[in-house]
This record gives sequence, C-alpha cells and structure tokens, in this order.
Amino acid sequence: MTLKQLEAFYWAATCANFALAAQRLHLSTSSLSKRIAELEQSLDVLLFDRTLHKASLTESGYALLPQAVQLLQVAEKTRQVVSKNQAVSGQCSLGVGELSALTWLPQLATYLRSALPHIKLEPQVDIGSALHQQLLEGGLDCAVVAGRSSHPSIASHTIGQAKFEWVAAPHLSPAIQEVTEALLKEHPLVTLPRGAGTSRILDDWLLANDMDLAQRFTCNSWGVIAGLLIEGFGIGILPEGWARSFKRRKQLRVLSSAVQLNPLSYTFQHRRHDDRRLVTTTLAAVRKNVDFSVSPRLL
Amino acid sequence: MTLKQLEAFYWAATCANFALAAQRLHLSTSSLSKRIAELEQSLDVLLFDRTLHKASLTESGYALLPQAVQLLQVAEKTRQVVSKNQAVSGQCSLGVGELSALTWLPQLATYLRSALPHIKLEPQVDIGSALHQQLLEGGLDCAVVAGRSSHPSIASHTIGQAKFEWVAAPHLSPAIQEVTEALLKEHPLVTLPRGAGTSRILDDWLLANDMDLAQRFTCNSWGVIAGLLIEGFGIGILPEGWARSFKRRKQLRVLSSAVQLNPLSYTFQHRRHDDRRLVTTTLAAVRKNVDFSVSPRLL
DNA sequence: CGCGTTTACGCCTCACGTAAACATC
DNA sequence: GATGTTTACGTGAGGCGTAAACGCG
Repeated sequence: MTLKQLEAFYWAATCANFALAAQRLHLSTSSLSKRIAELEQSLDVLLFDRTLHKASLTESGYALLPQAVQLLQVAEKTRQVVSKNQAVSGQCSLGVGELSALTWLPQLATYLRSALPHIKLEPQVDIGSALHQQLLEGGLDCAVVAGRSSHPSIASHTIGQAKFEWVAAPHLSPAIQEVTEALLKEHPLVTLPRGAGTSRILDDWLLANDMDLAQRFTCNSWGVIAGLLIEGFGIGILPEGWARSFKRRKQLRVLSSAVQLNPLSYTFQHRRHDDRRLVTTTLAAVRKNVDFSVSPRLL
Repeated sequence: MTLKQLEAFYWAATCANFALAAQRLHLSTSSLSKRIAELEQSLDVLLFDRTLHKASLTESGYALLPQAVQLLQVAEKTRQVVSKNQAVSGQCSLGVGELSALTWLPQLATYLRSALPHIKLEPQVDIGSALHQQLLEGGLDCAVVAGRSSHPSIASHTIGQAKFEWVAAPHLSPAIQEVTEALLKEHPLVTLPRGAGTSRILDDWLLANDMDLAQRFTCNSWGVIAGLLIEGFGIGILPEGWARSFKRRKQLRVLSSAVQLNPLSYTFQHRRHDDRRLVTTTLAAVRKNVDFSVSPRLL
C-alpha cells in the first residue's frame, strides 16, 4: 500500500470515471488502472466492481474511502509542517461563471502570474450548475459559484457579493423610471437561463413584489443580454459595474424599483476533503482579487 | 514522500543507530540511508545532522517525527479497516525476564505456534532494565517487565502478578520457622541483582519490617539462586511455583513472615506509537498465557 | 459500434544488496 | 582502529505510456 495508490484510489472513487481521474493525476488510464489493481492486491480486497459498464465502489471500497481521505490529509499536513514556505505549484482548474470571467478573473490571473508563478491557472467558464457537476465528477479543482452548495462533499466559502440594477434602453418607454408590473407585461424580461445564480435574484424580487412571471427571454451569455437590452429588445438586470458603464455612455438607463434587488452571494467551492495547498492558496488569491463591482474589461 | 520512507525515518529517528533501524526493517544499512536521503530530498529538508559521530535529528526532523507517527498509525488503521481477519504475520522480538522465561514463556510459544503460526516469536531473555533499554533503542518489539515504565515513549499494560515466598534449606537453622532480623543477620540473603523487579519486592518488605539490609549475595540467574538456597548457602525468596515444587521434594522449606511479601506486577511494554497488529496480537496472546504461579518447566 | 477498463509489451527508472570509502571519535 | 554513515555499482522488479483487446450497453 503506497500513498500514490491511495491517491489514485481516491480520485478513481470520486471522479466520474477512471479516464478523468487519470487526467487529474497526469497519468494514463492504463497506469491508473494498474495502480488500483496493485492496491487491491496489496490489501487483498476488491475495491471496484467491474461487472457493470462503469467501475463502481464495492463495500470494501466504500469502507476504504474515508480512511484514504484521512491518510492523504495527514500526508498533506505532514508535507506542510516540514517544508514550510515552499513555493506552491501545480495546475489549478478553476470554474467560474461568465460574470466572474468578465469582471475580476483577468485581475486574478495577473495577480497569480506575478505573485504565485508556479500555479498554472486553467479557468473554465460555464454556468453554475455545470461547474458544480464538474466539481463532483473531478473535472475541476475549484469553482466560484453563486450561492453555497448543498452537496455534502462540496465545501463552500463565501467570497463576495454581486449587486444588480434594473436597466432599459433610453428609448424604451422613456417616461417610465421605475420597474412595474405593467412595464414587465409590455416588454420581455431578458435574462440568463434558469439554473444561473441570477435567476434566484430575479425570482426573489418577483416574489417580493408579488408579481407574476413576465415574458422571459433567456440567453446564456451576459454579452448577448447586454446587447439585447441596449437594442431595446426588453428590460432586465445587469451587474452594477456593467449598468454604470452603459449608463455613463448613455446606452442604458437605470430604473428604480420599490423593492431593492438582493445582492447575490458568491462562494468558492471545492471538494470537501481536498486540502491541497494549491486549493487553499487559490482561495486566498481569489479572495484578494474578487470584485464583482468592476466594469467588465471588454467594454 | 512515501510510506516506506516515513517508516524508515521513524525507525531511524527512534532507534539507537541506522544499523539497528535497518535490521528492524529487514533492510541493509545502505538502503535505509538512501531511503532517508530520498525523503530529505523529496521534502527538501535535512532531517538528520551527520556532522557528529552519530546521526541525530535536526529541528525539522523533530518536527516531522510526530507527523510521521500519526501518518503511519493512520496507515495501519487503514490496512486493518479494509483487510479484516487477515492473518497476522511477522517476526516479533519479545523481551522477557528469566522468571517469565522459565514459567509461562514455553506455554506462550506453544500457543502461538498453533493459534498464530505466521507470527515468528523471537524471545530475548535479560534483566528488566536491559529490556527497557532495548525497547527504547529499537532492538525489541515488546517486553514483559516488572512494574510499569515511566518513560513517555513506552506504553505499559498490566498483565499479571507474581507471588513470592521466603524459603530456606531444611537443615538451615531448622528450629526457626519465620524470617527474622536475626536470621537475616546469620545467613546471607541470596537474590537477584539490584535493578531486577524482585529487588523492589525485597526492599519493600525490608522497609515494612524496619530491617536493615542483611548481607546480600546477588546473582543474575534464578537457577543459581535456587541452587544456592538448596545448598543452604543462605535464605531468600522464590516465586511461589518454585517454592511449592522444592517444598514438595523436601529440598526447601517455606518460611512464614509477619509481613507478607507484596506480589510483583508485570506489564507488557512496547513503543507507545507502535500500533502494529503484530504487537497488539502478541499482547493478547501473552494475556492468554501468562501465569507466574506455574512450576518452572526445568524442574 | 461507443464507451470504459484491462492486458500486452517495450522502456526506463528506482530500490535493493555487496563492498568499498568516508567521517568521527 | 572502531563505529557509524554514505557512495559506487551491478542487478532485478516495478511503474510508465502506447496500442491493442476486451466487455458491457
């Protein structure tokens, strides 16, 4: 039984399949398979059931998993205790939503390049639910997602809030300065699809105002949404930084509303027992650089 | 960093020297040295100071030791959780005093041979203080010693008591049936050297009876002591089983005493963090077979 | 047939022991 | 010189990737 074998077992047990786990370990699938086989041989126990299409944990495998986690944690702690102030290094795949990608992510990348050059950041942009799934399957080391995860094997750390404003094109019902039910009936609501964090904000607001769902036009790209809003296609909400920028250029106007939009809390999420310094260091770096209020870089 | 390296480090750090640690791991000294060197390289830290005659732990080495212990313990636990009911195997060097060796040790050996054939018992007979030292230096896995160890890195488990009787040859002051100060002044006290557990019993008794030390003749062999007592060389104490045997053969008579001799408690001792099943299983086997009251096999 | 896992094979590194060298007392 | 640790070196097992085979949907 070796630490390498246990590490291979951990990833194989918690990733969607061996290929993904192997990728995570910078290993070929066949080598990973052999490591698992050798671990099984050394413990004289079958850890995976291969009779099905996918390898799944046996009872013994389930029994081993928490032990393996503990062992790897202690091993990591051991490395930290002894080799203090060693440069953190490795690839870190970070999942982010489009909003994060367009506001503070470039800042984070710049910071990491100068402060922690041995960390190779690999950003992956997708909607929150996809990122969450990727975290579970082992495709990501960590992700910044709206809200906390309710999944037991994902740990969430609050890192910041994004604020939103109601906006409309200047020529869209120019007399009206406030978001009303009538306005929402007249013009479609342009927003991200359900499942994105922003939807929660909108649903909260609609509920608080006792309004029915207006016509809803969804697209998974903030850029497209902003474009549609500027075109006067409908009304919608934008992150405060964006709203500010477009307002300054007179491309959009900010609408008031009787009830404020709740801010949206974002959390840094990672696999609960993944205590690698790579992850904790990345969390610290994200905390240093997160800022949802900045204007998007592309404008 | 591998488990093998940490195991090598643990033994190298806690044994008297690398050679002994290597022997313990069934490894050549050079291989052990290389393992340590590789561990140092992988952690990028010097663990031993080689400028002195003997390699001694550096500050980092001292920091690593408890972590290594914890890691090895968790590893051992992990093996146990998964591979339950696996046969325990390995060489187990057990230190015992002569009294244990001559009473219950053969019984233990027989038991182990039939019940746990994969454990190779290697008994080593010496006086308690030597066994204790060997435990500390790593020369022994475990030992049965009189009294508990006060050393922080040695764990003690009480396993039984030995009772002793005052004896004398039938022709030695035949009128006297009780141990008195006068008797002890007339005849030398034949006993084990100071440092053996039996000395404590005698000192307790002398103190309780407010007696001064009589003339004392010491020898490190119970066989020699019994021989001298039978010869009428002096008076002394013998384990109850021995006293019973010699009394039955009329070679010795048992003397009464106003104050009883305290029984002597024996403990099973091992290195505190050595949780190998080999050790715990041996402890259980010793508990099953320990019996200081049996007559010695050689009589 | 596609997807996921294992086997076959050639390559090379790594871990071992023997023996000699080195360092300290 | 005795004791204790490291270096040199030849050997064999073990871990790796590529590529082919297997086995279940």
